[in-house]
Amino acid sequence: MTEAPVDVLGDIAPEKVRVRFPPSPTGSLHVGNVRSALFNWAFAKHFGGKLVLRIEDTDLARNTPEGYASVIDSLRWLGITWDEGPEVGGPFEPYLQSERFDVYRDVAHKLHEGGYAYDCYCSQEDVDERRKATGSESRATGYDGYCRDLDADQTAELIAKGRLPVLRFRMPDRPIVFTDLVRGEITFLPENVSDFVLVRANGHPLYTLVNPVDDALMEITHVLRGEDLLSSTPRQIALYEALAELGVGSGPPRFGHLPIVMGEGNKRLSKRDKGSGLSEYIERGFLPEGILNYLALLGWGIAEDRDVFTMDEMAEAFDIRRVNPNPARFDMKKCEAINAAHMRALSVDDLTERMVPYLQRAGVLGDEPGQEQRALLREAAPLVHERMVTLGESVEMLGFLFADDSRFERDAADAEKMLDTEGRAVVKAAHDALAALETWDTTSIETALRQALVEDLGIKPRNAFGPVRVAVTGRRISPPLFESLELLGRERSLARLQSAQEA
RNA sequence: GCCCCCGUUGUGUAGUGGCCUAGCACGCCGCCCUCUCAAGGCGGUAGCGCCGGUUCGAAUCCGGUCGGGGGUACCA
Repeated sequence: MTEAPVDVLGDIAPEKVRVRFPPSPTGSLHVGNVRSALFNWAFAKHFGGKLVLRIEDTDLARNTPEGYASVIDSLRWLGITWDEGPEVGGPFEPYLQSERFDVYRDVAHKLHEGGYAYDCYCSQEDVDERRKATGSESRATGYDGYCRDLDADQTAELIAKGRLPVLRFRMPDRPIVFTDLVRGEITFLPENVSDFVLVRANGHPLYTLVNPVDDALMEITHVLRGEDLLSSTPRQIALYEALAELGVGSGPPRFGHLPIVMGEGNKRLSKRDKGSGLSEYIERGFLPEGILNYLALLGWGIAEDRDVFTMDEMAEAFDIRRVNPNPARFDMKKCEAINAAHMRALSVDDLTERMVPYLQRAGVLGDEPGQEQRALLREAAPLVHERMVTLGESVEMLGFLFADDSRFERDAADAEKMLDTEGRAVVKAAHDALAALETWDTTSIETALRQALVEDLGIKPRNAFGPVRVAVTGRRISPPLFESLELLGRERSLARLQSAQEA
């Protein structure tokens, strides 16, 4: 990647920077969308500019009511805030495209009047047939310009056939060259960019019209989006220019095309792939700062020797020119590692609060945990703090502490393995040693157990504490044993050591 | 097919002609610590797609080639 010093701002004052995130509400956010939202957010924040949220819901057939709520909720969960848009308003309302059809109708009319666009009566079949007839099917795809200069008679004839026209943009006959903020100079030759449809025959405006029009009207200065939109950029630039000549907006914004996010292997992470939807990460208990940090790493880095950082640090350091143009593969392992690092960075109080909803959903805690339960959780939190990759893991780690005795269950496989005859004997010895204890705290518990099992019975620590662990926590993997016993309390601990012998 | 983008270990990246016997992180392997699992410490594995050129010298510049990705809609 060579880069002549690309001018990111030009004569735009930093605080005048305006970027946008324009999701279409067709479902829940995809990690690719999130990454795109994040980079726009960081870009705006870096310069002290504005991030506009605009909902692209012109395709009525594909919108879902949940889609909208999901976009808003997801962004809020992530902590990606927008300065203008739905819910917060702004000077360019409305920010839902479905409420802006009159704007588009007006602009489409101007484009038509000004000769920048024309009525096209061709059906898809017409276009295909003509392409075949030309023989050279390897030549430019797309529209051949048949209706560009229809005379009155031809038009009348087509109308007589019952054809309804679409509005098609007239591409200028010259190369479109622009400097991509991520990739440098890119050139498209006119023979490779054909005229395209702006408005459907039924009068509905398309993304091709609506997206640039709103960017122009909303005074967007920089468009940072996925690489999948790269090849539509020349068409949009031509449109922006036509719009500017009509007094709509002031010409094309600057573009930066972010590498797409790929899944395993060599295919784009698509909506169907597991691991592609943000909701999966929320359910598993990823931290917003963790998933965001990881996504930032897909194409960008804060420093050579550092990859864990906060979003504020990212905004501070973000430079679109330092974004790597290579497509990046999503690596769940690394994502988990980054999230775990953020988990460890949480304060114990913060961690405690964040675990609550996950414990509630799993039924470990009730809807309204009492003081006692909250206090217990707060005390247990340090024990599991650095053992968890996601908040969701708190359920398995801490379930035993909150289960009342009637609901306490041991993992069948673990119990079978550790609570055999020998294991039960160890548990009995542990029970007896602890039952005799006067003081119930971690140190006393540890001393007593080591004496009874390791010293007296001569069992290796590893083998001695295994059965006790399963007896008390129900699993072979648990928080530290002695601390767990203290938190569980004398009565419940002894009861479990008792019941384990009967199992 | 055509257009556009991209090409450093398994993954994400650092690297802008000599500091590179290619650095960092995740992963993986081993060791240490250790009541399990983690965390932490130490060590290891593995890479400049290929071919030509320019140059005293190339991961870095140029050309070609191969490979991958995206786009080719009256979806967004």
